[in-house]
Amino acid sequence: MKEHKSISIADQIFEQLEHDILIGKYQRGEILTELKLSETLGVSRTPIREAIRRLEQEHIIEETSRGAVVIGISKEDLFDMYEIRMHLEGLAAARTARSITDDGLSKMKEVLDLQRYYVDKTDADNSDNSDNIKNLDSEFHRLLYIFSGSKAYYDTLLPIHKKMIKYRKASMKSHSRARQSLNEHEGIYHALEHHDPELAQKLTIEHATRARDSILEKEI
Amino acid sequence: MKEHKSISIADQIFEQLEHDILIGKYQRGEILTELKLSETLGVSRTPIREAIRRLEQEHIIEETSRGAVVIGISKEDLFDMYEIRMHLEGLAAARTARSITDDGLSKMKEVLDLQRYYVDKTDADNSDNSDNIKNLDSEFHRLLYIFSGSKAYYDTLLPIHKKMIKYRKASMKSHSRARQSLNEHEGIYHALEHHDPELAQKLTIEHATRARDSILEKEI
DNA sequence: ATATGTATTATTGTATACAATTATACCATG
DNA sequence: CATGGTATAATTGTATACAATAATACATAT
Repeated sequence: MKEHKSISIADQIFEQLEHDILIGKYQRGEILTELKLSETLGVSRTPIREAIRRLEQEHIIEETSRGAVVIGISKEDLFDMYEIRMHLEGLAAARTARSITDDGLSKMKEVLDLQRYYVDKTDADNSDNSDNIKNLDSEFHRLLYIFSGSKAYYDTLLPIHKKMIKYRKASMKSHSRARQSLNEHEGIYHALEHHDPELAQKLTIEHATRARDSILEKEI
Repeated sequence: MKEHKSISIADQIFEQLEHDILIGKYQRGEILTELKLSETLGVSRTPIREAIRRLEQEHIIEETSRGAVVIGISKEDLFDMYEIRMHLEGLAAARTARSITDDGLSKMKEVLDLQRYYVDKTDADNSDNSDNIKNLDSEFHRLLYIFSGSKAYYDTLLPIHKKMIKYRKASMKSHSRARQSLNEHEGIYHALEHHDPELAQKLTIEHATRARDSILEKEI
């Protein structure tokens, strides 16, 4: 599914730290020191420093003389990020509807089918598939950005989407929202399939709006 | 003017490389190897690697097994980035108009006055102040983003604005455009001063639109 | 000639040693 | 008790050595 080029330790650490910060395992204000991470993770400081530089560049940590301070994502950030998505993601979807290939469509379909599988499974046996559903949800959006064919939209939207993970995770715990989200994705997919930019745009904006409202009513 | 915390060699190298890539000194496809940079810049590989990690995170270079390949910013990217700015920057300006303080206003005024100084100087003695003007132009936008009070808008818009440098630089070589741009900035500033979100938004969108058109007609 | 295997080289990846800086604790002094 | 200064410790910053990997060149066999 992904390119396979022997992911380095530094990259692994970056992804792990990024994930842990974005899901809130490390709280805002917490200080990460290189030595401590080095001991905890069992690697030298070099790859850790490189990971930290990248996190710093993403503005989710901040360097100080006493270590790297976790910034994380606040609810105000979340609100603003939804506003931004509501203004951009529809445009990206319209582009995707124009330019997506059959190959792209089948990749998105695959993700949707899996997402459908897990949602139905939860309906059937009441098991908790929220983590899988959340990841597939992310992947759907990532593909939507990629197949827009625009590096600028991809580079702008993906980081925003990634930074929402903590809140989307919470949102997906509500299975009714998970099911609704999937339905919306399927609607967007059909618009893409019919290469209907206006519809894709409209549905995507609605999707972002509902996602925001669903989170906001939860997070008061 | 800026926080002074003994900027490290790694940071300096990052800024220099970022600048050199974004102004096109390193062309798309060019390969930067750590050893070569290390010899050229007279430092060890460690700070260079850290700079490269950050550039990689910005998606302006790409790591391969043969070195870091320069990606840079294409004209298609530029077009998309303007589209994004046209949809977001007005919203940011409206927020700034709502929340900016007198202190923030005076900081922006200072930048505008300097920009006015250089524009008038060029009018008077025909000297080339385009680099100064371009930098002040950037600083105006940076302050506009900062005083929006939104980390999300800042983090989204600033990288986009930075990545346009090569093209804005070319645009500012036309003194009539430089003068017009300044006039537009002053208009936006007055809207901020009067805490008029609607006007600030409208003028900012117009500003982005004109900037785009000015560049596009040049770059055919 | 083409393909294949192997040695060589170029390059990145990681660990470690040391330097520089900053924060902290503690003591002395008024 | 407050203040300042000095030693100590904690932490980051940089250089360097070595390991791992990937690319290249070249020779050999078919």
